[in-house]
Amino acid sequence: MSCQNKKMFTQAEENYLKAIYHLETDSKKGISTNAIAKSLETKASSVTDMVKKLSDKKVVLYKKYQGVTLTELGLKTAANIVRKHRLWEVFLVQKLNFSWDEVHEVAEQLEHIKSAKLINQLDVLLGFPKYDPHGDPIPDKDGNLSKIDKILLSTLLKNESGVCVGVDDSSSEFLQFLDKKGITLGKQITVLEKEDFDDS
Amino acid sequence: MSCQNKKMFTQAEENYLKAIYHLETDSKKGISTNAIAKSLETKASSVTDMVKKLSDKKVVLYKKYQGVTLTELGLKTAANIVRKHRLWEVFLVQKLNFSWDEVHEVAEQLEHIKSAKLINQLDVLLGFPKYDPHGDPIPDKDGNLSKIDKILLSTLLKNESGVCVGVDDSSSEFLQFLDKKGITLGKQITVLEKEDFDDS
DNA sequence: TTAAATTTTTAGACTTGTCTAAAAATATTT
DNA sequence: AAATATTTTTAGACAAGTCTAAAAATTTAA
Repeated sequence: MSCQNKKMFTQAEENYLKAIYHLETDSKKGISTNAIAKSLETKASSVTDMVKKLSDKKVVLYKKYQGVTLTELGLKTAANIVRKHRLWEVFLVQKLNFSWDEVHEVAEQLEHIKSAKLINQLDVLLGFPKYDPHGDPIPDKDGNLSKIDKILLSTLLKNESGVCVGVDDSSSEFLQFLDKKGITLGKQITVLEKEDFDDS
Repeated sequence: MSCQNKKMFTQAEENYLKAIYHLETDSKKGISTNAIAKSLETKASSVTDMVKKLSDKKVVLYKKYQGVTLTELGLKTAANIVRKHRLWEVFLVQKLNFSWDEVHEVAEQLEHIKSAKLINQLDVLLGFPKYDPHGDPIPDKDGNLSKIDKILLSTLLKNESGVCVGVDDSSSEFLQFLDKKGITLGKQITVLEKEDFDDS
């Protein structure tokens, strides 16, 4: 009824696609079985099995011992999962009072919910956000990322200011530290004085 | 990390608990294998297998050939799933512009998301609703249902008025009919004139 | 109260996704 | 370039959840 044309993937398949997607964006080379296994905390043999399935479904290119690359279809599919993950993160922070360090685990579940209308309307409700609470860009429906460049807060000089779109270090401690300082997303920040030990 | 004490259930287990819960509320006797199979569109043999697992987990009482009943724990667990289902339905209608007849399929997925904070905050966001978009009561955190009685719109006399809390017939056609008439939940309704053929 | 019909359970098989252990391929070192 | 180390794949096993087909229990009917 709801899925004649659009291919459906299991949660496991979606998790593999997402992992490969993330590995591809910061490597650009073919992704190794081991790299995927490490990022998913699974065994290399499991990755080999799954990668064959994904290859059958035309979302990755795979040659034995050669690693994998996402196909055009795989890239769009993965970007869509990331889109959902990040939109849900924004929702949790903006609408449900979650803090930056609490959203990931729940978004990992919510990203697998299947409903185009759900995610489109969520986008509307949230005002079409371009970044998630960690400052990572939210892919649009076609998988394209906003290209506005981010700069590091620590590179800002004293009394310079900018808009906070995200953070690199997403450890709980750091996020809570920022919270205490009142630094939230989209907020205009002015550097008053630098803390010595780490240029913060 | 997030689950030391609280027992966790698979989606399949949750679906069985929910089915048994619904069957119990309109039968009150021990629920038969076949009844569960019918309501879940599965085979009786599958039900037998699962019911044994649920019995091991202390959420149902089960004696061979005797049917099942929810235990206290099972009842609470099931009510909690129903609570989540119905809160999500309210969310979809109130915040994401879904119509009454579109929410069920998506809520079936969302009800399995695991996060106490998520559901508590959702409750806050929605203003602690007592009924879902179909007028079914939303169990509270302990599984108790609101006892305010509902009356049928067709029993209201001309020019009497009341608050619409739900509908009995949840077929798409009927829901869309009500939509066209501008009848929505929580809305004050006054009966202006009765349509003859069905007292609507 | 036997016989027939129905319901429920068992037994065995299949799928998905995982694992371990061992074999095969690739990469690194000397 | 041969030996060693690493990575990847294969082979076989397991758990969850489902199915079919057949056996056992219960219910209904005559």
